Amino acid sequence: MKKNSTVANTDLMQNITSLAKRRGFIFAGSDIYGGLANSWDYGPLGVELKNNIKQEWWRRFVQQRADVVGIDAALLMNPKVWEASGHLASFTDPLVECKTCHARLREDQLIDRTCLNCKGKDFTPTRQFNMMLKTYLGPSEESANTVYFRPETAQAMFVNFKNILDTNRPKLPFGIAQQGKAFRNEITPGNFVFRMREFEQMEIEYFVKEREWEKYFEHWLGEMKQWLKDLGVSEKKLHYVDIPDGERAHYSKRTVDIEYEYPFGQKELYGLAYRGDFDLKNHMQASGQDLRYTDTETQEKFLPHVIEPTWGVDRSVLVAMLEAYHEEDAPTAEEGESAKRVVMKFPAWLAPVKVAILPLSKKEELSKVAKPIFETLSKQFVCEYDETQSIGKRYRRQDEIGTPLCITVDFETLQDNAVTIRDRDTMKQERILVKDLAGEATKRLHV
RNA sequence: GCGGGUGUCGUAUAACGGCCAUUAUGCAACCUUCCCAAGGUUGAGAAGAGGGUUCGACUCCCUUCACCCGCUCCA
Repeated sequence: MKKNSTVANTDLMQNITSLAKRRGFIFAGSDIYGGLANSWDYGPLGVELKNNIKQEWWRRFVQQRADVVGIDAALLMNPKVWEASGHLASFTDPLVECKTCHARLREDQLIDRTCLNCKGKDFTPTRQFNMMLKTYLGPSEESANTVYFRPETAQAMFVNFKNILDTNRPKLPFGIAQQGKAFRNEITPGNFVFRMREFEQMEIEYFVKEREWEKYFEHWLGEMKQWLKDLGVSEKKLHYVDIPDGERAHYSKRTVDIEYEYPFGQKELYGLAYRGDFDLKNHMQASGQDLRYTDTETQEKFLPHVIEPTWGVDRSVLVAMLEAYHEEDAPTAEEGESAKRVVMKFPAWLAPVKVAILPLSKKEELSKVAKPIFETLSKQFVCEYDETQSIGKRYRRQDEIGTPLCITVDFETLQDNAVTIRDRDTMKQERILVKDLAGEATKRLHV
């Protein structure tokens, strides 16, 4: 089900891309050399935002859970992994293009060599599209081994399953989690950071007894919903799409796509799949290793089944930015005038900068007080110190990058040891004592 | 990869085969005890890249790169 993009939606996407560049969230990759297709670099604010997402995820799903452990595996894996997982076969599609309507079609799905789209019969020669990024391990190409960059992080969890069993003594149900880069030669990349050839994932392989899979499927669906809520994503733009029989991978009894209404259409954001014992079975067979789990009570040996929740990091950043973006009418210093205020209303935990310290002027008397405030608070929060231009301009600057709190040091501070603390969303100001600042900020930022 | 469109200071834009390439905003510095993009002065900053046509190219042509819109992609 595709939604039509409205003009406003197109504008929103442009605004986000432009703001990302202007304020240092995301830049075009290799910019000064004219770029490199579909590569994007995270700037100073973008990396904070992205790290906040990754850190919160890690805290929540690994550190705060007794039943999940983390790993960080190599990007390059033995090619046998990809043979066993099916990626080498299924990521290589024989494609042809219809010369009449330019539709791209899987050659093996053509009936009587007729275009499914326009009934044309004239096709370009068959081309093999391997989605996996190939490289060579060894000093010279000729003699070296061909290896592939991982197209997903998931296989590393299966490949390390035995190691985890042997070293961590886990009991079912338990999960292995990983965050990291993955690489795919996408046919149709694009839409900013939505689909890139190099991207970052957060995945959990959660191992359960077969008969319990539905229970834990629901559990992870609930966890993912809660996560999205905490990311600030509005429920009404989310769609939980149950993939029907026939469209699911053959080994999966249930798959839910979590889709989001992007400005360019409703498309996938996260995924949740029940993978059965497909992966472990394949790796057991291919490697010849015994990957079975031994039940602690019955001593029965069996392959656990897998629930796989998976999150896209870059898509999380994109969605967080889309949801946070607000334009408001705001009063200006001019009587009766109003101007557009751009505010990124990130949830406080997500904001790249938490507190801005703004001395009212550059006068040394003020910086003597303001600098120590910055030094104290920045031990706890990401802070910014800004003393250029008028105070109103600086508020707007902080609004545009989503800083929840601004602290203004003025000349009264020298007398009363108090400062103004200003809230991003309400623009309300309150005067509080300098010594209470750390506590007040902690309270307001819910950290 | 294919088809269509686009490419000018950080961002958004204007005009032009020939003056030092507009304008706004942002940015920097200074002045102003300045609390919601205030005012003043000053300053830095651009034709994606390469080639061709021409006395002269940002402008016309070619190549290339990138982005946007479409084509079974699921993070």
